[in-house]
Amino acid sequence: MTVTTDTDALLSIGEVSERTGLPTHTLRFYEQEGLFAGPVRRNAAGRRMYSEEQAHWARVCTKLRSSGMPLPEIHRYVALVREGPGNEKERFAILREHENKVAQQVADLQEALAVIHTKVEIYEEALSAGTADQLWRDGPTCD
Amino acid sequence: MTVTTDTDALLSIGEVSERTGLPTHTLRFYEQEGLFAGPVRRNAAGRRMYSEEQAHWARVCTKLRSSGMPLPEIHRYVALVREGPGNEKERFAILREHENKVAQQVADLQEALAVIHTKVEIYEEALSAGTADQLWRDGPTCD
DNA sequence: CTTTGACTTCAAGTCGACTTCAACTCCTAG
DNA sequence: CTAGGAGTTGAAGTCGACTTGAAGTCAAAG
Repeated sequence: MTVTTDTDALLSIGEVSERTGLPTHTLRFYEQEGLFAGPVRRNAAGRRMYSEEQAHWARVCTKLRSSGMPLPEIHRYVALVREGPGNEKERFAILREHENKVAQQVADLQEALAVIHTKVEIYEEALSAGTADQLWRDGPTCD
Repeated sequence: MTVTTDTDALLSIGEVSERTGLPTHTLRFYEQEGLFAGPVRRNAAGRRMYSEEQAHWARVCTKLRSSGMPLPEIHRYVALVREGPGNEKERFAILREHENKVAQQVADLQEALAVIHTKVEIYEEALSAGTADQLWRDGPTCD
């Protein structure tokens, strides 16, 4: 539950960096790439001060990125947000499509995992049976 | 297509490419990077002829790669295989460690998926309730 | 007052894994 | 014989997403 926008404690770039795990350089880079819907405010000394919401969005961005959404597509989404109400369906489509892609990625990764695990098991068995040298006969037969 | 399915059923680079989904260029590149334990043989005309085993290994490579194993690490594994029997434990360690990494990747991806899905659900609800415009109040509150 | 450390800008460099290019050779079909 | 398609080589280019560098500003601590 988000509180009202009045008494928001603003966060320095270092604080946001700590919370998100993103290097400060990367936060500046993201801003430059237009990954924040609103402007990042500055204090009297010209330093960046992030709202809680912006910090949260940065955290979301780490998830979008780590799941393979390219920066331009995040930008596309943000651009729609910036435009204001009226394009929610488009925004939804971007998110849902990415969700599908990630689900596919998980499936692919699990398939790869199965292949790898098969090989691991073969080694486990051969090693405990002391027949590991037979894993090499006339080529990498080990599958 | 050259129909030589006689003796050891060697495969052309094009056939291996088709089976693995790897472009022929990439197969040559992998060979150059030392990703095959044995030599890739050549026919009279100097063209690559892969054994079934090599084709299979290439397929395994696609899984290792798609799960993020770097080429140098695949190379390290292959180098051990090339050395012959005696280092099975090391080979096993490489595989098992990668297996763990992939399991972690799956977990991370599922976490990201959860975050994304949460946002998707918020949009779904707001859209069906006709309150989508409220997703934008005074910032991207939508989480 | 000086140092420390976080911050600022803009520009250039890095990385892995291909991918593309250029310039061939070779085999088979028509 | 000629065209087409598959194959060969080494070198150079591409890509996204940072990352690093250079050169400076600012605020509080010792």
